[in-house]
Amino acid sequence: MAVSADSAGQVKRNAPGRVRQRNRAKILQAAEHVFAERGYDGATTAAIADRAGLPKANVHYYFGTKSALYRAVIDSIIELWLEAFGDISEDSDPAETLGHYIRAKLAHSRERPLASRIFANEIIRGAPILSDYLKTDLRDWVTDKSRVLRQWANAGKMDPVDPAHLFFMIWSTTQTYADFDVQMRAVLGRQRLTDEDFETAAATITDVILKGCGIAR
Amino acid sequence: MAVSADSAGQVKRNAPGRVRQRNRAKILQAAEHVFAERGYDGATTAAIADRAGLPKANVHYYFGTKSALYRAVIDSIIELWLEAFGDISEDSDPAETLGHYIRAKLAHSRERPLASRIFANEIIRGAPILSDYLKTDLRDWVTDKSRVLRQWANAGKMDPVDPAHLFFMIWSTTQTYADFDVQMRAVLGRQRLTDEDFETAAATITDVILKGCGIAR
DNA sequence: AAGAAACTTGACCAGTTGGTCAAATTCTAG
DNA sequence: CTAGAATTTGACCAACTGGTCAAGTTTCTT
Repeated sequence: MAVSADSAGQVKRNAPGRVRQRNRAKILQAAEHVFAERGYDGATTAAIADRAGLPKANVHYYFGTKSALYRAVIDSIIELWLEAFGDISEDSDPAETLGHYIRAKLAHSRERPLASRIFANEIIRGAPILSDYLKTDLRDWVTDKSRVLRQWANAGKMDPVDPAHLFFMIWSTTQTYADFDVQMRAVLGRQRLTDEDFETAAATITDVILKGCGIAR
Repeated sequence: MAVSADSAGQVKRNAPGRVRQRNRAKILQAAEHVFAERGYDGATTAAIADRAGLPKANVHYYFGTKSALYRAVIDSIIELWLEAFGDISEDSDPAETLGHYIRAKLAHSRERPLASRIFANEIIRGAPILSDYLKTDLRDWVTDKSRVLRQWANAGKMDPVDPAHLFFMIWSTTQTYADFDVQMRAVLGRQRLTDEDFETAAATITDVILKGCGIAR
């Protein structure tokens, strides 16, 4: 995508393609909202267009079909996902590394709950779009990091916990704060989850998992 | 619901109402499948009728509207949920009680994945139907059991872990095996999760959480 | 047995949905 | 400035959806 930008990364007022870029961005953002709130089938292109402040025909002009738009949204989410994965290498300190990873995942749930919900919906639906990604990139990542965890265990830095299932634990405990937000709010009696709630969550998850894996801090 | 049944609980061949009972059951089962696979908006009454082997008009004859049918499905799921909650009282042994609770939840994810997925979908959608249940029954349950966990902590039987967030951990780590089944299968490279997979999952979750809470076994 | 109640079902309908299109307008490059 | 490309948009459409209905069939009650 050829986009003109000045040194500060701002899009130039009169750069060619700026309309395209702005409208695509507006639509993608609107689509993220609507897909997250209503699911793929529940989302209508009309609702997305409304939220983007554009006529429906415009949405189709930029993305063709609803399914293509959904794909574009999913793609941008996966890009985020991969960034957030961060580094876990054998040289680093287990407590610090895993602690950091857990907090990063939780922060992501808080900052991008829509992305998390769309991802969750996609997986529950059987991952029609993401199944390739799961079987390749994600699987490789887990295989890779599992090696590190096993080395830590061999070095006596942690218990020999099954690495894949441990990652499942970390993913689920952190994602649940985005996907099941309503449930947590209902149980905790909150209108919105507060800073303290997230701090308690982070502390609880980190403490339990690190101690549970026999990782000294 | 007045249903005639013999001493073994079997519905009598010629008991009045047996047609109604059988068809309602067929439709509910079909609806559970379709709602779990496609979500509320994605599910069509025609698809549900097809799966139940009945004409669409028949579905409407028994349940009126799609939304009423959805409600009926949700109700039957919540009934299950409440049963599965089991007993957690201060006299019981923490390790045994929590261990049992975790295994029961995981078994439920394995045996009734459709129910779990419908529940997840409902919560992600903002719990339009279940929000009352979350704010009353579920919240009360957590409040009640939190007292027990605090007593265990005071008695030195476990660390003073935040009870609500601990329950969130247990729920998410066990439910993820139903809701995110595709993801686990992709990562583990399985066509289906095996007995061993579930045993490893149960062991990992139980070990990490119990040890992480400082519960001796 | 026979009338009443419950059930079955194909045909039908109005509203919604994703998607198209052509005419009008705005940009952009030379 | 101007021709061609890109964008905008209201009107439109075929397919599908949840839901209805009336006429027939089966089951139940007495």
